[in-house]
Amino acid sequence: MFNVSIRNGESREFSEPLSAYDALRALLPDGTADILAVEVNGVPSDLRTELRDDAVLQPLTFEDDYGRHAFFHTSSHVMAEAIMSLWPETKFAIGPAIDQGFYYDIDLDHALSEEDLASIESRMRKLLKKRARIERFVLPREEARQLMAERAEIYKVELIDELPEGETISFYRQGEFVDLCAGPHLMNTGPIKAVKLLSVSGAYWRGSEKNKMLQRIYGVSFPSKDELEAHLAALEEARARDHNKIGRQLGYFTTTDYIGQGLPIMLPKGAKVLQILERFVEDEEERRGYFLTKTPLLAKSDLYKISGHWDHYRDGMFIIGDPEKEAEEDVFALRPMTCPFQFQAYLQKTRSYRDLPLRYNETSKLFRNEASGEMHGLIRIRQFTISEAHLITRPDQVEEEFLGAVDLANFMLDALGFLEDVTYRFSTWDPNNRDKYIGEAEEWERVQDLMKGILDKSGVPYETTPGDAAFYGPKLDIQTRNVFGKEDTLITVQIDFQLAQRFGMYYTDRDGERRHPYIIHRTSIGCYERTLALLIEKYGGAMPLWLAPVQVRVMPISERHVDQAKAVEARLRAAGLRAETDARDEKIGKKIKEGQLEKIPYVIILGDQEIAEDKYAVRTRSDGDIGKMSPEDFLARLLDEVARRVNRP
RNA sequence: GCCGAAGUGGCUCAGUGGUAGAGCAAUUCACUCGUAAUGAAUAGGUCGUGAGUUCGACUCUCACCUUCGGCUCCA
Repeated sequence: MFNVSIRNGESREFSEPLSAYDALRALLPDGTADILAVEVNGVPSDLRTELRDDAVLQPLTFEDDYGRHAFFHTSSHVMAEAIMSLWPETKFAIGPAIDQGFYYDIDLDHALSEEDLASIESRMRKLLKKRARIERFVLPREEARQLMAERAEIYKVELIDELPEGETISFYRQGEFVDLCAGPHLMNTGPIKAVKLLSVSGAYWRGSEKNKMLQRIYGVSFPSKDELEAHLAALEEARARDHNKIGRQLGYFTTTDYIGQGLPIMLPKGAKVLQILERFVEDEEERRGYFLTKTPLLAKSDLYKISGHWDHYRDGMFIIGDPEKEAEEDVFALRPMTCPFQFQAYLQKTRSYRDLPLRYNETSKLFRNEASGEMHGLIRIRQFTISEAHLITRPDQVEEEFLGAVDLANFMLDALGFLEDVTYRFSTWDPNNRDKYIGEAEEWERVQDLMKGILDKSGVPYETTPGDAAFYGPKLDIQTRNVFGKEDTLITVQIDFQLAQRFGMYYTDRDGERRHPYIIHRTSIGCYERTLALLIEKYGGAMPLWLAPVQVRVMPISERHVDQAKAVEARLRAAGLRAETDARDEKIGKKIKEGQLEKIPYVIILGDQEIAEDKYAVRTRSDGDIGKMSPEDFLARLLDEVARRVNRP
């Protein structure tokens, strides 16, 4: 006999092993319709998990990550079944659940079109009406291999062959469709009431560009049509904030074919926001004990040979000159990173332990020759500006300096209103891919342990992703998502134990010994262009007042008020506000409409009444007409809002 | 770089083999205006670029450039 209970609920004794699903059915009189998966003693599990001993169960629904995961995963199998019935020759690769839905990678010669997605979708709806049962079964390796080989599922056979010894090889079947799969899955397809296929694109088999390109179909599904529609509306709403669209519309930046891909032109509005951010960052860094450097944008290949960029980063660099003729003439490269340049500043004289930590910051232009398909608006570009710094420290200072860099990063995120939107990622090396990195394995492990210790102490909630380290050391990456849900690194803090050795950087310690310092590479606000893109997306182009390129627009009612309007503009400018006058010979309604569409934070209407009373009639972009106020009150209000860096749109 | 989609006046878009259109914007004129578009007129395009097919190409084919989504990569 063993006892099974629901957390905070019923319990019951059982004498025979049974599935978690059957136990839930016995324990829950109201039914199990919403239950998609289950936690067994705290471990998220498939509903088919067999119970033999005492267990506490917690049902999981669409509200729970793991429950939703099972729901999406089953949805991807239904999609695969629909594809198989339409194109029986399809070979299936992998079809996982993701945070926002699911996808399946398939190998099919016919290139799928939008219409094909619609027909797959309608076939899925037919299949879903059957509410098919989903069965799980386990096979020994040879039989599993044989089953998939019979069906010519070459990718599944490859997956089976690579499963480690002793791994359970499970399959799930619904109707005619059988898939190699670790689960979890729903008990049947009944709960899936609404489905939408979103896009089709290419994806390499096993994520390697050396392999065949498959077709990846993304979809999303819900327990009700209403939820699907709400989700699609939210997606559309997010896309309406796409910086690449409204950033151009609002005149932040543009591009031209003559200059080239990934090389945006920052127009006055975009350039102004970047300048505000750069000054803000440089001032804050100075306050925190940094020394500003200005180093060259290019260097001879010699420098990059020492740093390791020549061997580990050359594909990403713009090279000037012919490497074939290097014996006769110098070869230069535009810098992809600032580190080796600032190291030359350190090397300019002998350093004492008393000089450390030494903090060099620089608003750095960098150049990276991204592959042509990589560029995206201001988020991935070939020339960008980064809030870079290198903290050169003694071993006993690494922790404090690292925490200081994280604190500065969080200060910046807070100032921009991003603190709630980011996730923290501990990017470590991949010991199975040694060629990507410089240095010895023991050093990597030692520094990663050191960094993990600091991270744990910092209280930063992080996830570890192996394989994402820089070639010279592990990183803490602070990640954001754009309006398409794509993740990018905003800020990074890295510990480097390699380059000081390569560049012969030393300090003379208290005991007279020469020792290599540690180097922390870090950004404080990340890449300015990317940060601008994320600001535009977060605020829908309505920049908070302290960042707005135009803070106030003065609108004279008619031509005879223009001189007064210009006087008001001059007064605002003298107080340090970015103001302009709309002196066009247009009706006030039109000026207001255009000011609103341009998302100008404050607008002053100036006519006979205002001039007579010495008051401003004020509109805000969020609340419209807020009535008249004295010039003094208006200035005080705006200067306070700027000083406090209020982040409302 | 790879897979798929797209490129028509400054912007948003219509135009499926007979040689290009609308709205907004621009310019000029009139109106001197009170909280989201005053009216009229004018001007502006070798239809991304280059080849090819055709009597004839914005329209069909190919290559390249650029843009969008995804993959790989990455701040």
